Amino acid sequence: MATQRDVARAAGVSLAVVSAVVNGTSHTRMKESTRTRVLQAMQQLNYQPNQTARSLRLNQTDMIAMILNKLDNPVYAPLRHGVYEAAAEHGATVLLGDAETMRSGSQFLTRLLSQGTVDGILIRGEGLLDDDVMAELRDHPKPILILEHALEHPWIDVDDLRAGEIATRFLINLSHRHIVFVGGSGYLSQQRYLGYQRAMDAAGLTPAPHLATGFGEQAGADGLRQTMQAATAPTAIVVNNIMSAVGVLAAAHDLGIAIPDQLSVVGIHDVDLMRHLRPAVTAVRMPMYELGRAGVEALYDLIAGRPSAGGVITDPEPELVIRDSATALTRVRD
Amino acid sequence: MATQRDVARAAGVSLAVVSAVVNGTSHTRMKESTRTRVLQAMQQLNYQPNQTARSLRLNQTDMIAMILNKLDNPVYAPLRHGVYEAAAEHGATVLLGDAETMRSGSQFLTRLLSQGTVDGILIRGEGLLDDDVMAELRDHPKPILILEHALEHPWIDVDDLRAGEIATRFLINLSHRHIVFVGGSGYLSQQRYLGYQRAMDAAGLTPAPHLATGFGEQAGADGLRQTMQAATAPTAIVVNNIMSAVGVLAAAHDLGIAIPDQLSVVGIHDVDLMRHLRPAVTAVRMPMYELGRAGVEALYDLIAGRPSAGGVITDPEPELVIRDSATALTRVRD
DNA sequence: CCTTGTTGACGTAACGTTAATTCAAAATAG
DNA sequence: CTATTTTGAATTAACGTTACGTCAACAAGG
Repeated sequence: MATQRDVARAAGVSLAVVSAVVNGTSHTRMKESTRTRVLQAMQQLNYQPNQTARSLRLNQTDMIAMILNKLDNPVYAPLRHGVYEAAAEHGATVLLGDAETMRSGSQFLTRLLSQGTVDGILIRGEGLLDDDVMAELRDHPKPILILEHALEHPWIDVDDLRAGEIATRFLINLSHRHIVFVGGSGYLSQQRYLGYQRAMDAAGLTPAPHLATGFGEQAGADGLRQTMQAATAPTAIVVNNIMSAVGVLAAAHDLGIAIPDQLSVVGIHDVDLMRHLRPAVTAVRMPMYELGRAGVEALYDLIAGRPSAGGVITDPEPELVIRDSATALTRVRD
Repeated sequence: MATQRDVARAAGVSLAVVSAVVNGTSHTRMKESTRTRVLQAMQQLNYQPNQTARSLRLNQTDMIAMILNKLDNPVYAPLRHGVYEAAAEHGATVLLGDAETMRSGSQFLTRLLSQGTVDGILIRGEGLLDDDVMAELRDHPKPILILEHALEHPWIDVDDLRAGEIATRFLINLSHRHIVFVGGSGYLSQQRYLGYQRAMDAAGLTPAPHLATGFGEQAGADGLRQTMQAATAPTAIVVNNIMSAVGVLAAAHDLGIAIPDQLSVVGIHDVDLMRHLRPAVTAVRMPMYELGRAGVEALYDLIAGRPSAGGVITDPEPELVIRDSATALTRVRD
């Protein structure tokens, strides 16, 4: 392929001029006529800049990495969109990695650790990145931003506590008194549970212990089964993770529990799929798209050495999306 | 950060030796003692190779791009896994792009088109990449492999026709006579419909016209509603795309149609979610993981200038995953 | 003893860019 | 008409690697 040297030769100018035309540099000035001559030569030779040479020279790759603990989780789709969009606005491309492929010594990690791969790193891992990996990343020369609560790095996250509170308060307002919180594990889920607790306390209700059955569909099914074995069955549940709601629906169906008539369900996080389930699932939408955008902005602040905004995003707030899986309690059961 | 030069200075050797140690080059030989001395210096200085400089020198980035028309589609999850895994085995990292962000002039495309970004490109677009973009990609210096049927590029794909046939034959074997094919659009869906046709013909049944309502949940719901408006309602349907099955289930629920008792449903493609729906959806699993791996291998054949395997993957075959959404027809309805 | 081969390393020219420096010619000022 | 500034461009030194070519020192073979 043609290089700047070829273009320079074809246009009868020096390398410097071609570079100036490509980058619009003001330092090297030129007549408009030479500029168009260079432009023509570029077109004729189908010149494409060499990104690698550029990166080497500038010590900047215009690429950022985003590592997710579970790329497949549909909850991350809007996060990814936000990140891709904001990155593009910064002229950058996103290198997407799954935490699963980030074991110590893995291809992806080795790549990240080497110099000149990315300008910065975004991580959302829910603690899935083991200490070895974090230690290796610690003395990475480029900035790292964590998209969840973190101790040793700059971080930014959505308001999980608030989400738990919103979901719970909604159920309380529907006259439910016996509400349980099901699913999840780790800091993030604890926050949501804390929000649940807070709402329960505020209403003078006693919160049930956290049934931390984990993530995914099965976790929801397991959680519901455990819950229903208790002496007094709840009339409503807050599901820690939206995908677990699918499992809750399935288990309820298998146990012959009618939703929402016998049991109201509210999930935290929202995905398009929930609209299409029967019953359609009421959920608390988290501003994941906004988190993605804010994350990229904060990362570029770090890259530029500017002070970077961090902490919990309180605006926009988590937003209740009311569908059919939760209904007002008419008949008190205990 | 430390460079090879720093390491060389620290170890009291030349640059060439350090490079040889890093790459295990045989041309430049050295005593074991100097090798370990260099290794120690590398460790002490926390030397990390500069990927950019390496890429420039070798004209090879150890990175491949994969462009999907809808990154969010869970059907692509195993494809992505296959690609990531096989790429890692080739020492490469994957740059994931969504066809949505691949409009002409977009950040991602510009990046791809410039030299020295990737060693090769994998595309699965279902025709979503417009002609402009394809034209721009056409004279890309690096190999491009299409992960579906293509005319102007090397391609490789799963056996969609066979999948349609398998789904339909299964329903026929369950004594269904009145079977319709719903959803999809484009070449790929036509192939599946063709398989449906073939199975119907083989059984002496008359195939219904293709209700090409598109992809996604809504497409399934729309398809079912249209189908049910017909004079003689079918007893079974083949759903072109698995996510549309979710919509079919929802619409059936809304219309008061019991699945599988009144209507049997088989979807093409399989995702984990289907196990967790009620009824759990019977589906034809496509070897997407294998397609991902095969795609990467074929791409690396192209990169190496070797002859590359292409065409339809017939081994493994699409595989029927029997769950609860299809059942034998006991009572003939028309 | 000289020749040839082997070991262990060093020097250096690229790869394609960018940006600082330099410089001739033209334009303007005095 | 000379002195100074501005314009328009050319030269060149990096950026960090890799791989080719070279070469001294030493060993082995005749």
